[in-house]
Amino acid sequence: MTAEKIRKFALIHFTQNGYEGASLADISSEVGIKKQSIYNYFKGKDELFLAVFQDVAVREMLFVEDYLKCSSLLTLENMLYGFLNEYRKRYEREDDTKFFLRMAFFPPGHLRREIVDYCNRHLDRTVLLLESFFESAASKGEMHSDVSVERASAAFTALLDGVFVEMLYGDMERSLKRLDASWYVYWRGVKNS
Amino acid sequence: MTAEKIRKFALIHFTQNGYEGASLADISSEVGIKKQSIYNYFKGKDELFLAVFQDVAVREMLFVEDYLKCSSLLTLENMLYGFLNEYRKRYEREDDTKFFLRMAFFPPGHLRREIVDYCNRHLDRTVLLLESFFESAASKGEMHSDVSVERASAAFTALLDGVFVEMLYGDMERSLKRLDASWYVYWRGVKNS
DNA sequence: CCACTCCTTACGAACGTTCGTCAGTTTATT
DNA sequence: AATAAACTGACGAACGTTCGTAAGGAGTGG
Repeated sequence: MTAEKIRKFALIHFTQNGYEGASLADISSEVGIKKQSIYNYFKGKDELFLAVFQDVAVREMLFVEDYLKCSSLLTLENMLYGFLNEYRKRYEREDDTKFFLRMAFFPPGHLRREIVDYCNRHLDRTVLLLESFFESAASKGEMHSDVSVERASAAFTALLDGVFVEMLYGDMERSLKRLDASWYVYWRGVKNS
Repeated sequence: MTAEKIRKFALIHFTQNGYEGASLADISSEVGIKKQSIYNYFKGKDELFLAVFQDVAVREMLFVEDYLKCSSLLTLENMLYGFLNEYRKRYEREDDTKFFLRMAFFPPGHLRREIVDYCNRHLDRTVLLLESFFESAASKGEMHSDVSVERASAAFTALLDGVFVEMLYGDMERSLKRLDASWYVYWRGVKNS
């Protein structure tokens, strides 16, 4: 119970202030305990951080897998556009994605390799899942034959990252506008006819 | 001279470790002085940071303005693609863009408002400059009439951010692949005929 | 029902280290 | 001699971490 609360507030503080900027004192005071008590549940700051990171990474992957599972019957157009919007909603609802992006882009120096490796595997798996959808959509003639599967999926993940980035700024109006524009142009470039 | 060296190494450390993660001791030791000597040139860490931020922001805007000035005669296609590639090269060459992105996305808490305001003005100005190019390109029939100027420029800036993000990961091979794919799909969606 | 032990969980106090910062002094340059 | 720039030394504050201990609950034996 307490361990869960620690994880929860640690996520918030790591997301907001980064690894170095988040202090165990701040985290524990939100939980309602002293910083020393954290050591009853975690060996130190690093272990707490990595536990939070692990949690987030698992949930992040689960979200992708669940969405793709539920949307396997949709057309490519509806599936991709839905994916963008579901991810956007999730981004607004949870700190997970923001945390994950922050640590993927700017990991704490002494945990860099560990985190980068994990993120690369995460990214590879996501691309793999997506590409199989593009593959089957291409065979159904939903994509223009001038656009290869690799290009379409690579451009889509880049689009997704671009949307994330815009949301990091926090300006919701602008990010919605960009999502709309990006998707409009993207689909014009990919669709058949 | 010394002040310039301090700025230079401060930029490197702030870029690599963030505001909280970069210590005056580390910065000064690279310069070859003690950390207290920094106070001969800057009132404190905040002033040093803001000076570096200011430098970077100015250079960043200058780069955009210069490129657009030199490329005003090109076709939209060549201008935009060149812009992507020049920015990518600059990103590899300098720490400026990486620093700017890091601080725009995750500013130190107590300087947040100042930085966010500055970045918003920066972004507004960039979009303004770009839109005038799209405007004139549209009137020359270089863009498809189904794609509005706002959409095309919003999608392009999102594309640019997506490329930046990919470069933050550091995997150059993957980011080149994504740049190619993003641009290919984007231009298919925007071009006339 | 009581007394005893065991285990968990929280805390106060303190650790050593690093942080940014200030004051005073020496060195070097003009 | 004067001025700027580097130094030494020290400061309080905050950091993550460790230690010993006290409070409370669970389970056991008398």
